[in-house]
Amino acid sequence: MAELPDLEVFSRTLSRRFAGKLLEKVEVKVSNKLNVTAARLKSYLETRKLTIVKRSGKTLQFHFEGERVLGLHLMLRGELVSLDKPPKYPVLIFHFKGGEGFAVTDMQKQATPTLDPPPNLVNDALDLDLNTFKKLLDGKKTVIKTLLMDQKKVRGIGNSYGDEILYHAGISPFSIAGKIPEEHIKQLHKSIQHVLKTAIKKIEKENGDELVGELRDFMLIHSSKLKQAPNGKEILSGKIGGRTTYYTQSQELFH
DNA sequence: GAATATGTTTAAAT
DNA sequence: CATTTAAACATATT
Repeated sequence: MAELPDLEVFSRTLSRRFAGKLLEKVEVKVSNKLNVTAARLKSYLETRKLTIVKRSGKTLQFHFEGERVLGLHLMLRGELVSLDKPPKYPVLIFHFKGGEGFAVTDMQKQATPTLDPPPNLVNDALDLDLNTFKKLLDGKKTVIKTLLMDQKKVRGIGNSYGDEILYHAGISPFSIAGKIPEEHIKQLHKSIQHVLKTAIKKIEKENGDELVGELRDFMLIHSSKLKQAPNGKEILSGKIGGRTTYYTQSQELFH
């Protein structure tokens, strides 16, 4: 789950609901991906106040008072849920003073909490200027969608939004990155910002204060249920990097 | 019951 | 050696 827009909304919702609260207890149910022992995590974070939750790429960063940070990557199937009922497949359970809390769950046990994550210097998709983006594509022989999803080049874009962005930009996902003309790179850069920001707004509006999973109702292209794009073109599907890619003939192929 | 879905790491193949 | 591709992870849904 969880690409950049979902995580951005999670970070805002979590900040709204839990920032300023004291973390009384954190239960570590799955510790195999944690970079420190459960005991260390507990002693490090418990009885600390959560100051803010930020997003960086596809990770969340829980900031606690005293410069303590817990990074969290939800990977494929990780979720954040409220504690109205006992969570299924819990990884971490946060209990705040006053009784409220939330849990990180993952049936696949791949969600990765990291205490004091090292800084990541790769540009976030929403913090990427045009020139940097141009340089990223320059001379590259890889397929554009692969490059967009490469977290070592740009952080935050996954399989679903990759398709949505390329559809919006009118560029075929199979285009060779280095062969895309300047004008179209500009458009693609705009589309990245537009698609992600629009998605954030929609998800935020839809979710309100609830911690709910990804919202994909507004996907224009990336869905196995859709047959037709908004522009009336038939939606085609193929594989890029082992993942299903949805696109239309109206998207220009550069190679 | 087989195929599919999701991101990342690691191993294997080109 | 660089780059690309596939497998693995565990389970729910189609």
